[in-house]
Amino acid sequence: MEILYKNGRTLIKSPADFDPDKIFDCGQCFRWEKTDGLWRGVAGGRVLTVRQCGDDVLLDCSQRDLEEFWHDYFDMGRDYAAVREKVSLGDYMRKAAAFGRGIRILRQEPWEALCTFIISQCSNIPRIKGVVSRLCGLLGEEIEDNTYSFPGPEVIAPLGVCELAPLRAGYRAQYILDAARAVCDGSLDLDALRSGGADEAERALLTLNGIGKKVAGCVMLFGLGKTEAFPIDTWMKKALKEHFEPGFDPAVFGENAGIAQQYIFYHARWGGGVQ
DNA sequence: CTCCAGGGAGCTA
DNA sequence: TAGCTCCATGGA
Repeated sequence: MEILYKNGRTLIKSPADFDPDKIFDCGQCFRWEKTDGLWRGVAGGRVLTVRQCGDDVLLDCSQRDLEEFWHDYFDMGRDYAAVREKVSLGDYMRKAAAFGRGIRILRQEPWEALCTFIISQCSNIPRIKGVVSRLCGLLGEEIEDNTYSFPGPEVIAPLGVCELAPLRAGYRAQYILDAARAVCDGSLDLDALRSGGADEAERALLTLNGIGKKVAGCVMLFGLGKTEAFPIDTWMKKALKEHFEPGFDPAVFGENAGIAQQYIFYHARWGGGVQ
């Protein structure tokens, strides 16, 4: 990936695997918004804008910011062309990987991934974004005009469900509180889970009230860097039934199972000419 | 009005 | 294990 720096900005030259529309709109994150062709988002308490310029991608961050934070966030150390090749097992996977070319798995903060995917359960993207936006506006810190950081678990843990009512998160409010308290009292050590094994991470996440295999899988994949995680939701069930043998084991994708999952999801969600 | 949405828990058989 | 039902909210 060829990267140039000038005037405090970062230019990625003709990347084959960095498509902002796909990265931010493939359902893995809920805090990036596009206005007038410009993606704007918050991560790690920082604001970034991302723009597609012809074949290039322009980030409004310095070389220092990129190397300190965004390089890791965008998983820029991974060769996605090689991943696409490896997961292209059979005609369907080759098609799905080609269709999803440009997707990258964002390495989001563990707590934010945990919290947002609790909110995501049995909901839809616009509504999830609404709840998350209200959560940040209510409890986050204002880092720029009308732009808020994601509130840490220590801010949420002392509250009660009534104080989360403005989020209109429904029955998920209690799950958020339980998770925040587990992180704060040390019974759930997200940093340890990030550096530990996938099985151990899943076991720990499943002990939380309101967290099942699907949400745990998303937290592992999007927040804990476990690219072997393969979360299965309704779209994935549909795709698996349609394009794979019964009893298919995603473990054949190995450490790339999560990325394969994202290609499948993206194709199932947007590839069939549906909406 | 009904139905369902990137689920999960608890119950039943 | 598989199949229900309810959970709170909002959009179609």
